Amino acid sequence: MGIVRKTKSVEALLNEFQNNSGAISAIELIKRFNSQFNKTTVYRVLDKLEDDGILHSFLDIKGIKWYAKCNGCSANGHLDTHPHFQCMDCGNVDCLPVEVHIPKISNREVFSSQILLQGICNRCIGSS
Amino acid sequence: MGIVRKTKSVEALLNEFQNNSGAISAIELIKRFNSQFNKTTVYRVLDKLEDDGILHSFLDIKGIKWYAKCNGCSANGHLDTHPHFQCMDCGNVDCLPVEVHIPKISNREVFSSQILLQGICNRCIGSS
DNA sequence: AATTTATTACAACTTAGTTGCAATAACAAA
DNA sequence: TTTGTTATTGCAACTAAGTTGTAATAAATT
Ligand SMILES: [Mn+2]
Ligand SMILES: [Mn+2]
Ligand SMILES: [Zn+2]
Ligand SMILES: [Zn+2]
Repeated sequence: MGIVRKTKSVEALLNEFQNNSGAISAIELIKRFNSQFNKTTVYRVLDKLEDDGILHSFLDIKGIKWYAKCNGCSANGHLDTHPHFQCMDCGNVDCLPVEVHIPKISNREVFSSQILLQGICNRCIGSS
Repeated sequence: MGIVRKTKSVEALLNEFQNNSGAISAIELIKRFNSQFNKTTVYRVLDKLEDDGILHSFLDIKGIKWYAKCNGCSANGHLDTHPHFQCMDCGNVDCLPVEVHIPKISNREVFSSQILLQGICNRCIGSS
């Protein structure tokens, strides 16, 4: 089940993603709202926002969970699949609005793909 | 540092990958060798085999660590990067010997990519 | 056989996330 | 506005995967 009541934690988390174009890790959100909400609440609200097709989640190279805004998804399903990029320098993570073509894989039926790219972001290239 | 001494745990783990074409999770290996080696030993030996370019590792959709044989890698570096496939039915994981082309990403320098595909493997398609 | 030191087992720890449950607060109905 | 229903929350306890420190052990060299 998704969000039913517009509680303070829901509004605060939605607002946080409104003011942020990139992805945010669950851990970072727990830190940010440390004084206002319990970590369990943060995890549970994020989970519901994902159910509703408002946020999507993925794991980074360390297995840490990140969330980012969806685009054109709903409770019926997450449609906008795309790769994610993590800067090895600053650690920031972004959604990449590009298509990656997956070739036909023999002997298997592929339903979804998780793609995580690593490298250096523009801001970190400058500050060498 | 990689492997220096051919100990029993090193031989047992190497042997396990010899007899297995797919990937094996660290957790599964710890279970298999539960009566013979401590889990710390398993983790440390796997780590060294990866340093030596004999095995490579990656995380699955749950953030669990998997290992598989390398092909043409060495202590100087892991060269054979490729996608991995996890069957949503049986949970088996394989290395996919295919090239996935990553398009140029603007404003970022991409160094590496982790690609995890999910779907149904051949054996599981049959048993519907 | 003696020596050196890489490797191991063990226990304790860390980190990220989950679960059960009583107290609280949305929000609809009266 | 007050009341009643129940979704949501905070808290504490727990789980799972992996890491760390260290004394004992066992490869491999002399
Ligand atoms: Mn995204
Ligand atoms: Mn592989
Ligand atoms: Zn950066
Ligand atoms: Zn299968």
